[in-house]
Amino acid sequence: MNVEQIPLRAKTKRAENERIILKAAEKVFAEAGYGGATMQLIADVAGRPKANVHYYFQTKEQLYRRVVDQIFEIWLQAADAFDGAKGPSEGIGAYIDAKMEISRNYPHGSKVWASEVMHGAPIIQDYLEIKLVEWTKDRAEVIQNWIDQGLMDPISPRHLLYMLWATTQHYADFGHQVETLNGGKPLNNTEWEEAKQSIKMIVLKGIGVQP
Amino acid sequence: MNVEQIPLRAKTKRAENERIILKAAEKVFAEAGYGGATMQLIADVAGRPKANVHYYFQTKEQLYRRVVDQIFEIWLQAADAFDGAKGPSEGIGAYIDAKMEISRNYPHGSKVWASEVMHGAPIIQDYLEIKLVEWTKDRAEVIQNWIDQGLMDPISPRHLLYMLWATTQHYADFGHQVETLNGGKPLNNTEWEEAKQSIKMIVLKGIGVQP
DNA sequence: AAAGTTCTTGACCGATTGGTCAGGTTGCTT
DNA sequence: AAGCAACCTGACCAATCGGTCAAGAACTTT
Repeated sequence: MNVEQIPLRAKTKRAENERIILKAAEKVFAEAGYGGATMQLIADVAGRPKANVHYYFQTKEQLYRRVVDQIFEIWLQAADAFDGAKGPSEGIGAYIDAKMEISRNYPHGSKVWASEVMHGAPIIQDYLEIKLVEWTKDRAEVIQNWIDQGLMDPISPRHLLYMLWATTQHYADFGHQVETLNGGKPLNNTEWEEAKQSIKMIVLKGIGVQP
Repeated sequence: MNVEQIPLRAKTKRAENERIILKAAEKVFAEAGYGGATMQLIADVAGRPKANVHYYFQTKEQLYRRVVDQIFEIWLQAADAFDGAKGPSEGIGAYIDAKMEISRNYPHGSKVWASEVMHGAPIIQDYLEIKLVEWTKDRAEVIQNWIDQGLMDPISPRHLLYMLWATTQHYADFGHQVETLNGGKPLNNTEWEEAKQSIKMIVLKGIGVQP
């Protein structure tokens, strides 16, 4: 018996079931918070008995960590738009676009991440202290280089990044509020474009970048 | 027996005890979320038996609503800085200052509010639909007037407000993340001023206002 | 000091929680 | 068709949850 074959076969089914459960968990954690979420509800949303959820994820915390892992990877990947850009107009513009797309396509994940950080990051503090610190330092240096090259105003790179994070994630995390203030309807395509354009206009002009 | 005297006497003690419990509840709700918070923990933080907390607040939901009420009032009051301003530089500048002070002084309340909205505002959706819609409409009109008078660029007032909310509240809601990226230490006075200045510079320049 | 309120709290309750487990089913390998 | 590993789940458990209540303590008003 080939050692590789069994795990591969098994992995296919396992991976599929884990995907379904993770999707349900992401939704429930986002809507109820970690404390408010129950394994029973996650199981119901995933359409299977609670014991089956426990078969794939032994504890609630393990399941939660996997959900947070996922969104953090997506979050980091948005930096690809940032890197390799020739200047702030292209780099920051693309980063805003990418983050806004994440807010639109993964609102549940964004909320889970926000909840986690808001409650002091009890589960993923190691991520914050290592990966995020490193990520932020790198990006801040890129911005500082742009400043040194006279491509933008000398503002604090750190506070600029906070503004970008906060503003783009607002459309996911506070989506319910945005929707309520939009007459109770979610933003349509045009309105999402309007939001992106508004943010880019204000930020880019605000840091002295020519469009 | 004077009808007014008894309630007054009683009110003093009741008010003081409610204040202590509300303070503890705000902290616990902020740190654990509504679902994760327990009446037992709130009682422990307030330094009294659980039954005593239930004497002053019959249900968990009633206690929670009172906490949310408090922060919403403070949130609305920040608009005073907005009103009566002669132009966008003064008005928006003062609003940013006011919101940043709230983030610094009431971080727990801000988190409770954010949590509530993130989870679909199950408790205070009536507030959102009435008070907040009205508030936003009024403020958007003020901004539109400034635009019509040529005092600032023609940007979407609504998205500008979202940017202001998101950016200022980020320092409370994501305070743990900001602290981690600040070398594990809370922002000191100088750093808070730096944050305020950075935000004001970017936003005001971004909407075409002369400082 | 008696009467009447408000305040306080240990003990308790039914319901729900995260998690376990034994025993059965399924599906691939030989 | 026999064997084996992965998968499935109803029944169950100790712990904890929000909330109740009765009985007494503390304080005011007469």
